[in-house]
Amino acid sequence: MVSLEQFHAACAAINKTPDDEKRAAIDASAETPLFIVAGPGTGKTTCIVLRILKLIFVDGIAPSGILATTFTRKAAAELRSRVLGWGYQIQGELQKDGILAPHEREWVSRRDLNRVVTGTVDSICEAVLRDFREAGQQPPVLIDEFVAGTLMLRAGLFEDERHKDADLDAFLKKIAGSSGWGFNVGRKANLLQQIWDRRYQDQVNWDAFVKKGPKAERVARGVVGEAIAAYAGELQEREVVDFALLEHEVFTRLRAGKLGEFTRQLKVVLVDEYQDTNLLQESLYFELARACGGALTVVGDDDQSLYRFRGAAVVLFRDFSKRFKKVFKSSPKTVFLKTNYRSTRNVVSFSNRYARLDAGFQSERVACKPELVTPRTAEHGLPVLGLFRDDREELAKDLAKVVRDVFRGSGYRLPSGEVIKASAADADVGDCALLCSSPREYSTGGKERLPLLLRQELRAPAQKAKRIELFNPRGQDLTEIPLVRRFGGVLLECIDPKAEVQGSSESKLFSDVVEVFTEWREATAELSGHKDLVAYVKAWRSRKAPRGLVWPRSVSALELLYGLVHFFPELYDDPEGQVYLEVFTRQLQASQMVGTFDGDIVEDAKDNRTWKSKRELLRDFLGPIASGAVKVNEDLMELFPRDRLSVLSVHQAKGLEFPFVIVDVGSDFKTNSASQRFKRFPDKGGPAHALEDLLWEYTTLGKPARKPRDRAFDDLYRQFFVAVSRPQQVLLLAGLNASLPGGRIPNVATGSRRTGANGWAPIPFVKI
DNA sequence: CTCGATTGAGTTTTT
DNA sequence: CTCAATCGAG
Repeated sequence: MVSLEQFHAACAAINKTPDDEKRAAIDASAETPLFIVAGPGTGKTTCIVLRILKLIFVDGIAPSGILATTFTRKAAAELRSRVLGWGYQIQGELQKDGILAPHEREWVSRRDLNRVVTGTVDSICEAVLRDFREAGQQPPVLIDEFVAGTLMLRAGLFEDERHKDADLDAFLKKIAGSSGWGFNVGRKANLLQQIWDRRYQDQVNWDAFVKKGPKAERVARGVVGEAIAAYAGELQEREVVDFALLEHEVFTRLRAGKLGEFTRQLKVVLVDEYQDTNLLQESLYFELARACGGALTVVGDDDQSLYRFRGAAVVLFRDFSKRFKKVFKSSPKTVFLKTNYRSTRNVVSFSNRYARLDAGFQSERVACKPELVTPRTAEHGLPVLGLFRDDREELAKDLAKVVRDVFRGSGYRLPSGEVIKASAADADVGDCALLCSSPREYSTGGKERLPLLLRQELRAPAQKAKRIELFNPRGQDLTEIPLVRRFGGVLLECIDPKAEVQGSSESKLFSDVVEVFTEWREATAELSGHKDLVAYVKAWRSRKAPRGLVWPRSVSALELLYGLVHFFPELYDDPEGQVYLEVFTRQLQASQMVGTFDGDIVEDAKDNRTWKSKRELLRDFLGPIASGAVKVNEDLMELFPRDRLSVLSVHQAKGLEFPFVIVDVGSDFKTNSASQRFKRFPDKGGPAHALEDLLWEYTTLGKPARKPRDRAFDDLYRQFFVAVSRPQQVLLLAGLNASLPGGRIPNVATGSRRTGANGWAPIPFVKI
C-alpha cells in the first residue's frame, strides 16, 4: 500500500491535482458512505475515478472488489477508459525510483486495474446472471425494446382481442392525455409496456393496484393485469427477459442470498448519475451496499435529472441522506462540488440564475445546495447572446451567418463592438453545437425544422471554403435517408432477387417492412448509371461467378456488404455515412447471433435452406432497419467530426461540453398552440407524470404530493439548465421572436415562471 | 369589438 | 383530420 501523500504526489505528477472539495470525497475512508452533489463542469467523473484509484492504491482494496456503475453506455466506457488510463499512469509514477520500498513497488505493480467492475446497471445485471448462475440454470437472453414491443402487441393486446376492449382504451387514453389523435395499437402497447416497466422499477404492489382502484377503473385495471400477465407468460415461454425483469431478477436473487459468490468479493459500490436512479435500482444498490458494510458512494446532480420518462425518480437523489440513514442507521457524508472549471463567469452566472429563476422549483432541489462558483482565474468571457427572428427561415439564415463569420470568416461583431472569432490554432466548426429538444429535421407533420434549414443555409455559399456541413445522423429517419435506401435496396436485390422471399406470405414479414423494402428496391433505379455496380448486382442476382469459377455454396452477408461498400464512397468518406454503415454492420452482427445460418446466404435445396437463409437475413438483418426499430445510438457517435456543426438533443449533450453552444429555445413555436405547451409552458403533466400518480400510491414512495403540472415544469427547468450549462465560452440562445419576453408565447426556456410572471429581467442577455 | 377565415400543430427524450 | 390560436374585415 502507499500513503495518501504518495498517492497525491503521483496524481500531481500526471497533472491531476484535485481541489479541496474533491479531496474531501476522494480521501474519505473506504467504509464512508458518500453523497456527492456535483454541479455541471465540476469534475464529477474525475472525482469518482480518483476515488477509485485511491481505494486501490491507498486503502489496498482489490480492484475486483470495486463496482462502479453509470447510467449510459457511453459514460460507462468513458469511466472505464479513465480508470485504466490514469490508473496505469499513476501505477507507473509510483514505481519510479526512490518512492517506494521494493516490496511495495512490487505490490503496486501487481494491482490489476482491469478487474475493476464498471458498466451500466443493466450490463452488470446481465453479467451477474450469466456468471453467477446456479447449476443447470440457463443464462438469460435479454430482448431489446423492439422485440419486447412486438411481444406486448401480440400477447398483451391481440390475444383475447384486448385491443378492442373499450375499458382498456379509455383507461390508457387518460394516461396518454391525448384527445385521440395518434392513439393506435402501437401507442397502446407502448403504454402497457411502460406500466409493466414501472411495475418493477417502482416496485408496485401489483395486487393492490389491480384490485383496489376506484370502482370506475376496476374493470380496466383488471384488463391491464391480464394483458401484462399474458406478456409475462410470453417472456417465460421464450425464456427471455426484458430490461425491467433483468434488474428485478438480480434483485430477487440478491435478496434471497443466492448471489453470495458475487457479493462476497464486493468491498465498495460507486454509482454515477444517481439522479436518474429508480426505486428498483436503489434497492439493488442498497442490497449491494449491505454486502460491503454500507460503503456506497453516489454522485449526481438533481438539477440534471432528465429521465423521468424512463422511470427516474429524483427524490431518491434529493433525499439520499435520509433514505440511506433509514436503512443503514448512519448518515452519509455529504460533499458539494461547486467549482465549475468548464465555463466562463458569464455562462456560470447565467446557469446559476436560471436554476434560481422559478420559486416553485427550489423545493425540488437538494437542500442547502450552494451555487456554482468559478475559480479565481476564470475569465468573464462574452455576454450570453440571444438571436431571435420572426420566422424559422430568417433565424436559420442569420444563425448560419454567425457560425460562418466566427469559424470561416473574420469574426462576428456584437453590438458592443466586440468581435467573436474562433482564434485557437485548431479551432473549427466542430467546436460548435446546436442543442435542441429534438434533433429531428422534419416535424411529424413533415414540416422543415431548424436543423434542416440550418443545414441548407450552411451549405448555400458559392465559395467552397465558406460552406459548412452539418453532423446530425439522428435527425432523419434511417429509412428515409436516400443513401440508406439505395444501399438497402442493393442489398435486397442481391440477397433476394425478384423479391421471392419478400413477397411470400410464408416469410411472415410485417407489411410495413415489406412496403419499405419495395421503396428501397425502387430507389436503386437511381444507380443505373453505375456500370460496375450494376454488373456486380447482376452477378449476384443470377448467382453466376466470373468465368472459371463456381458460385460458392455459402457466402457470408458480411462479405456481400463489404463488397458493396466500395460502390458507395459516402459510406466511408462521409462522417454521417460512416454512422449509417455502422448501423448495417451492427445489425448484421446482431442477426448472426440470433439466427441459425450465422448470417450466411446458402445455396442448398435441401430442406429449403436457401430460402430459409434469405428469410433470416430479411427478417433479422434488414427488417429491423426498415421498420425503424434500429436507431443510430449514442455510442456510434463518440466522435463529433471537427469540421462539422453537430446537432444534438439536450439528452445527448448531457455530460458533454463545447466552446460555442447554440441552444434552440423555441424555433418551433409560432403560436401559443396547446399541442406544444408540454415543451414550453405546460398546462398539465404528461404520461410519465400520470403514471407516477397512478402507481406510486401502491409503492413505498406514496402518491406524489406535487401536481403533475408542477413536475412537468420542474422537468423543463432541468432540461434547459443542462443545455445552458454546456458551453465553455459562448452561449447563444436562438428562437422566434414570439418566445421573447413580452412576446405572445410563454416559454420556460426564455424565462417564464410557472406562476406566469414572464421576463428575463434577472437574467440578461444581449440581442444580436 | 366580434365573427369567420386562415394557419399551425400533432408530444420530446432512451438503458 | 381535428382543435384552437390568431388575423383581418367590418
